[in-house]
Amino acid sequence: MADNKKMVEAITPMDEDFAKWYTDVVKKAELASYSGVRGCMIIRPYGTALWENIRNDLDSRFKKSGHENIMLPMFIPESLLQREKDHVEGFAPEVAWVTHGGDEKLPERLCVRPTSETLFCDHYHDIIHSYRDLPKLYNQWCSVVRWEKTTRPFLRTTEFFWQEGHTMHETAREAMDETEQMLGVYADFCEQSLAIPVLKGKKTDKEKFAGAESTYTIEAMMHDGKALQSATSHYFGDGFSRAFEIQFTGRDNTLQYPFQTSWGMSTRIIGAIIMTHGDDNGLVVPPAVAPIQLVIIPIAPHKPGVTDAAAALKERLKSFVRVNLDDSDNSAGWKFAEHEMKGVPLRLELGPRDIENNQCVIVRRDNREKTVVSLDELDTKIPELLKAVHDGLYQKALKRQISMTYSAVSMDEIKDTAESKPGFIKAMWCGNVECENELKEKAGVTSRCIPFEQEHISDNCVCCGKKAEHMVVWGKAY
RNA sequence: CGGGAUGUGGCUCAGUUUGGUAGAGCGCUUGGUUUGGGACCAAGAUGCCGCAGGUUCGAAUCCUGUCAUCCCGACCA
Repeated sequence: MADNKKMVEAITPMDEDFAKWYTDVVKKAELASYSGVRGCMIIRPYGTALWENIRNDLDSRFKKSGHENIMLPMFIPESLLQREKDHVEGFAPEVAWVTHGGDEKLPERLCVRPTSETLFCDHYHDIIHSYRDLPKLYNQWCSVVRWEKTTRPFLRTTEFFWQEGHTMHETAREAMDETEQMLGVYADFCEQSLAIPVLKGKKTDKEKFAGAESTYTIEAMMHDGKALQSATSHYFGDGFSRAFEIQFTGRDNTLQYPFQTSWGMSTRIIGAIIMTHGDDNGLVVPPAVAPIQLVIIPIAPHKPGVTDAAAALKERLKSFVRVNLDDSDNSAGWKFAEHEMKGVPLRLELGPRDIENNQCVIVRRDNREKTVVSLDELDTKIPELLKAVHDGLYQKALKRQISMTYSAVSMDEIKDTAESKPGFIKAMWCGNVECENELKEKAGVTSRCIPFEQEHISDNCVCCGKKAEHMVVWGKAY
């Protein structure tokens, strides 16, 4: 395409500067803009609409598995945060303390919640007394604050929006099942709704959540080969229950501590969408969560009948597809580029020639394939094409992930691979944190997860050479 | 939190070295011609030069502080 270059001048090409490409897309797709507050962004209507669709989809999956929504305070008293030792140690450096206007008499400091385990536990202490009170399957949609040193839109912001599920169970088995079930919900959501293939696995002790007994994760590979932790699900055992003295009378009339889980997915997932599906023309939004699934662009709208036909078409389509009509004064070419930057999955062009022939042209965002479709067949063709875009995105992402996954059997090999080829590296590990640290220091990679689907790469730890316990996927992460 | 860079109409930037009436392109508004890959013509509007102090007859320009953003590290969802 002759004008291809001119068309994309607004967005820095990925190969030239990936970080700049990312922020260009965030801005040009009108997802977010910076605010006057350090590290905090304004999520603009288009970004908010995307988040709402993500939220509604996830929320209905949570409800289907029996969870209820709840809303807790955004402030945590200092004493409450400190109740569980590992937890407070993990979060202390990034906690935002609230300063009260010079009131010296306040009983204690408050912080803005960095996560709500402690608040939930405080509440569970009050409401859990009998095995009949269990399980408690709660979820909260809210924002939390973590005072991070450096921030990037969606990937790491000072305040971010998320959901946090917090559940309490009678037995360890049940809590463990819940932990795994919710990881599965996230993985399904990513694959079915976001067209993002993910790797399911367990975090090493070094990488696990502060206060958790074990942390499970889904890791997705971004366009540049770096990993993005897309959601986590934690099993707490009864650690917090003991710290918060949450006890119930069991079926055998003994006092017992309940077992706990928590799990979360945040607006960071929008960063995953951008960096998994986006290209040099901008964002590509997976159809299931796209605020606009199809945009109608009238060609030569001043010609008689075109505007009316486009408006009538929109009315007809809106019962089964999220459709927008761009009837602005901009030229057709401008509109093409605009909606491509915003990642609208399908574009429908309707011009005088089409109307004459009772047809239109539909263009896929993911591969730019044009299809001439009879206006009579739109009801079946549009859903088909949306599905085709979804499948196309998923397959492309999966192929990339496979082609950028390597394996290594020695320190030299893992080091060479990490330096020369961005991506995931499968290598065996003995289970010692010393080796994990050494790999980070020497090869610059961290453990992303111990995948559920284990493979045998070699017999011995890639670092120390002792007998290996697990295959670990290593890489660079966001 | 360390190292580097940058804040000037909505956006991208010039002007700062050597203090002296606030600039350009794009965008915006109005009118007209256009529209199948970011159209064109004409007229118009838009600025306490990031913010706060200081030096000076006079500050976008010099000094001090502060806030924000970007890049590279360390820390983290």
